[in-house]
Amino acid sequence: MYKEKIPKTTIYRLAIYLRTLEKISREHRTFISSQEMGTLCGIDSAQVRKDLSYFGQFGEVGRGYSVKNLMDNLKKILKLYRRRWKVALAGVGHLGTALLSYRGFREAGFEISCAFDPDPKKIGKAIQNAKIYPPHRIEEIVSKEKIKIGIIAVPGDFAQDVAERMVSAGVRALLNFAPVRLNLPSGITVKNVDLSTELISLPFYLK
Amino acid sequence: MYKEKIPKTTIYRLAIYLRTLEKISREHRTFISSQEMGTLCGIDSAQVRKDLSYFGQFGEVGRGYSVKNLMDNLKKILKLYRRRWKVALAGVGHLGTALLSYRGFREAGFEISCAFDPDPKKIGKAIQNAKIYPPHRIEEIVSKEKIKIGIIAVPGDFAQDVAERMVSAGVRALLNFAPVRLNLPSGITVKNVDLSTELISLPFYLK
DNA sequence: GAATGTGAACACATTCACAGCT
DNA sequence: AGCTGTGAATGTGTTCACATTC
Repeated sequence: MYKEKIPKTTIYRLAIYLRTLEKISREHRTFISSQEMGTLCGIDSAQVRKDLSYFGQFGEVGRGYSVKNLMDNLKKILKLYRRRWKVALAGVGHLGTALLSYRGFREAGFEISCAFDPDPKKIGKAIQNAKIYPPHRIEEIVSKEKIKIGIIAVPGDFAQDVAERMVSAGVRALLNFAPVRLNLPSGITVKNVDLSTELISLPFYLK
Repeated sequence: MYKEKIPKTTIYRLAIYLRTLEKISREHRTFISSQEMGTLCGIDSAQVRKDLSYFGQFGEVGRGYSVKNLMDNLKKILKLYRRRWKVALAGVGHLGTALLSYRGFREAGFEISCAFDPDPKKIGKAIQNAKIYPPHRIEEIVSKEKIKIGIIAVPGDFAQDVAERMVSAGVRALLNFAPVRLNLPSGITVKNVDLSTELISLPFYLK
């Protein structure tokens, strides 16, 4: 797709730049230098320029980057330009509920449009825009709604099963909060967000 | 502290190995090879050996690693051996509540022992073992309880302020869920867990 | 003068491959 | 025979430094 190989870390940083640009834009600024972007994001300015250079030449020499122009370009690169993504959520426990009401997702162009949980008290209800279904309907609903992105927020023991069913229904990318390694066909993108592992590694750095 | 420089990624993986060992141990297995550990964790077996070799020689040639022995050693390295860490939580919204009831933390040896939130309906209550206080008492409680680890689960606008107050009260390491860069003195360890950024980067990999 | 874009140099992390031990 | 521990080789990502453009 692109000439050079793109570091995974670059993609992650593009999302950070986009958020910073949105903030800058609300302050009615029209230009920003790689220098300033770097300071705001806690990233080296050469890294900012290098990241952007993988995808094209968006800057104006001597002036920096047009805020509006760069925002549009980043949205295009990240496949967020004038489109919203529907997302399926598995697990409406504490974490799942937190994710359902998380503003950041909506603002970034994502909408959790359906959720799955075995609890009869939850099934049939709706939180935000998401109607809650029993897990056995994952295949049916996900494929009907043509959902490509899933979030796993179920206990570890159920994660593999739920993930497989989402994938068989057409999901191609997963955000996984369960503390297990998902074993899925290559071609499926999995991002693990492992809350305890992150916390566990903190004491090592103390003192 | 250690002769060689330890990759940050290694520390993160040690926490994964520890979790796998706990599972293995529940199955009453006594030895595990780097090979099998690798398969279970989705990590190359040479990587497993290299990670462990930074800290000593824990294996038995021809046999692999004693599950119990390696668990103890990893706990010592990660500063989790026969001790529990008290943690302060800022923000008892949906996410904060999810974190308070998250089993993984307890099991790993962490205990959220106090929480802070401005909502008068929440102040004075307790969730799990955490009593909820108003934010202006952060300095008082955190220093009295000698807490070294904090979790930030407040909206972005308040994160910097809350983080500074925790740090001034003695906190040395932070797990930050707010989508902002925290500006703190060097020596303070910050791990950012940015939920929307993780989700935002998924569509890039689709198709 | 100010800031981009980018090869080249560097730093960091992973994987190979095998000597050496049990 | 099986598996660790590790130097060497490779791969990946970051930073430098500067020619170039406005």
